[in-house]
Amino acid sequence: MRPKRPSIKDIASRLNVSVTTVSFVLNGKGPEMRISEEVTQRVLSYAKEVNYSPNRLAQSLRTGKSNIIVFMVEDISNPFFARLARIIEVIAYRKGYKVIFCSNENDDRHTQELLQVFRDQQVTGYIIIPSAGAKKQIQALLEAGIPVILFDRYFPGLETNYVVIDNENATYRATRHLIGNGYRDIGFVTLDTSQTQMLDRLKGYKKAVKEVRLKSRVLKLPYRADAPEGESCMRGFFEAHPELDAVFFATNYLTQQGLLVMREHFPGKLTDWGIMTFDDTEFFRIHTPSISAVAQPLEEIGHKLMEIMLELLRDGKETVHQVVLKAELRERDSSRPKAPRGV
Amino acid sequence: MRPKRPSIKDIASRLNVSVTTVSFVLNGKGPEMRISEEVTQRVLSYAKEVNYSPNRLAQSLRTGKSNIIVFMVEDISNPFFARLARIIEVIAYRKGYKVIFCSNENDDRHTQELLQVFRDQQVTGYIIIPSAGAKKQIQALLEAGIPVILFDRYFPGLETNYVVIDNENATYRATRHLIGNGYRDIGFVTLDTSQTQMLDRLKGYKKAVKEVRLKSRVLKLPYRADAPEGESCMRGFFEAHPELDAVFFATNYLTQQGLLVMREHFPGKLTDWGIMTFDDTEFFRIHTPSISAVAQPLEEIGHKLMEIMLELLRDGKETVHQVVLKAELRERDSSRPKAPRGV
DNA sequence: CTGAAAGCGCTAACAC
DNA sequence: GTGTTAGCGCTTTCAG
Repeated sequence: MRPKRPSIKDIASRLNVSVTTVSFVLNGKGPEMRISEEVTQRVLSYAKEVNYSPNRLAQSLRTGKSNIIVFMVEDISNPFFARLARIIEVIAYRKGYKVIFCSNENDDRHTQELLQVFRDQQVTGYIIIPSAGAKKQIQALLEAGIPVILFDRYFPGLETNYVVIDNENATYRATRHLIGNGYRDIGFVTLDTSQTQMLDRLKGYKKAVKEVRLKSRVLKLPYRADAPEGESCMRGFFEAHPELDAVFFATNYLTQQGLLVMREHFPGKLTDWGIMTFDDTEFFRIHTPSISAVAQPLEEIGHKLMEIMLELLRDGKETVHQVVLKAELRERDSSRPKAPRGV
Repeated sequence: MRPKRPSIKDIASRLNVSVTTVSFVLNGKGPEMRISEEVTQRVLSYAKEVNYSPNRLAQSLRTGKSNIIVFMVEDISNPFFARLARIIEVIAYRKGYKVIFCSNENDDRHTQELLQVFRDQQVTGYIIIPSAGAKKQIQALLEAGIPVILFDRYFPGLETNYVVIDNENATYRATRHLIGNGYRDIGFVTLDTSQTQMLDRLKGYKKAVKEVRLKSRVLKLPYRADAPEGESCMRGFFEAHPELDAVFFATNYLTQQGLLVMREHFPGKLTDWGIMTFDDTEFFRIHTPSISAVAQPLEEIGHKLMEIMLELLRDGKETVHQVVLKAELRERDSSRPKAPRGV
């Protein structure tokens, strides 16, 4: 490593051939360019001998492509995103792409700044959970002909590739499951936002309770609330609705907050209530009681995302891929039928 | 974005100055090079007008520096690493660096391959949790004069920068805490590995139990065991040692596995036993019972890592930084004194 | 004070 | 079949 890494030029001069020849051989264009078998072999073996590996920067500078895929989520420390990141990473590396992860904190300005940075890096493709107001930036990328895939949510008016799950139906089914197990007053805790995935979840819940003529009780937490604030809101909600016998949290971190609130202020409800969460984590499986969850098919999402990305990179954007996957309901202790309370 | 981005050349020709002048001005070397105030202003304002931003690739190619920092951990989906990643990311971006995360799966070959890829990218600096046999590769980086900081563990013989915590003392104190609360038969569940951090944790445990003449009962799980295997080992261990009244898990994922095993096969022990874990997560706080944990100071580790990294990037490696931070014991329900069992 | 020019390592059109 | 050469966009030495 000390003696500076060999370049194509070094190889060429050492072998008394031109850089072109070397470049062609190394890029597998030997046959195409009808480089003699003998030269090809010499180049190849010498390259291996000196452990040649191309300078990707120079390559990228020249070709305008960096083979870097950006994976932008709200917060990489959310286990849901972290696990997905891992899946994507594995596939991408196998295909010779690198992945840069980053968190946009669901903030438009932050998204904007990050995209700016990446533009400078000639990033090859983007997989993005867009913040609410990022539509314009996404559009800019699309117009520049750069592969973009949204996931988790999308912009209804925008013709882009995306991979999402059927939030409405999944929530609907989970709510019906609660109802089927005897719960009659189901609270729904969500965020006050207009993002598609959250709206759809709310819709699914409402549809289910309406169908069986139950009351809908929704708590919309202020969107950018910090944890303590969210917790006191929930506490107020639970106190104001002593009639509740179940609660459905619309995201995994809401559930975490909610469980904490219940544990501290309403310990009895932890076992009395039906509890359902959206987005499964190891945590919910081990919790006592174990928490029933709507689980997004992480592996499938990751594979689908990369499948589309690779196709886009290969063929350019011929067709728009809009994929809606099904989520899985994982029934656990927290939603089993409880002893009747005489409702 | 459509009309190709402006380059220095474009600016120069538009303003009838040379690229050199523009480059100097844009890099803040105007004063140093005594570029006239007037030209400086013209360049600056025009650059802003066309929203100029340098092509980082070209810059990197020229300078040999990419401003990319690699953050390599065992598994980015481990919440401990994910949260740390987040902290590092924030600091790095603020300083104009990008961060590439990746997971080496604690595997030497994988580490090797990744480092190879990054070498091609002229990565500026590395923050690494090394896999057991990565000493040679780390050494190669050091010899090439590339900033490297290890964390979580280190190689005893190798003079490198690292940030770790005082594993032995932390484990010692946590074990003493259990003992102080009346537990007398404390099992220690760890991995069969020679990595420093795990050895130190074991040492701390042994020191504590020896001091008060208790028996040491250690389960070393096969290093690369998959989850089911680990679980059955633990189950066997618990069954073979009915005298245990507490258990100390040496990593967060061992704890997760352990809790699952207890929940399924020894539900009573979940509340009867004292439980202690290494590495805190949200999860342990919310679990019932809440799990006492030795918490690594994530913020501090992240800041320290970046502080050292920035210094290395600025000054080159003048001194070697070896930082040992203190961990915090978070006492929760799982380690409170239990009703006496008549030991 | 400013400009010309070399060159980072690679690709690819073009020439022989 | 193979070589020459012109850049990609930028930094920096050297000359004025």
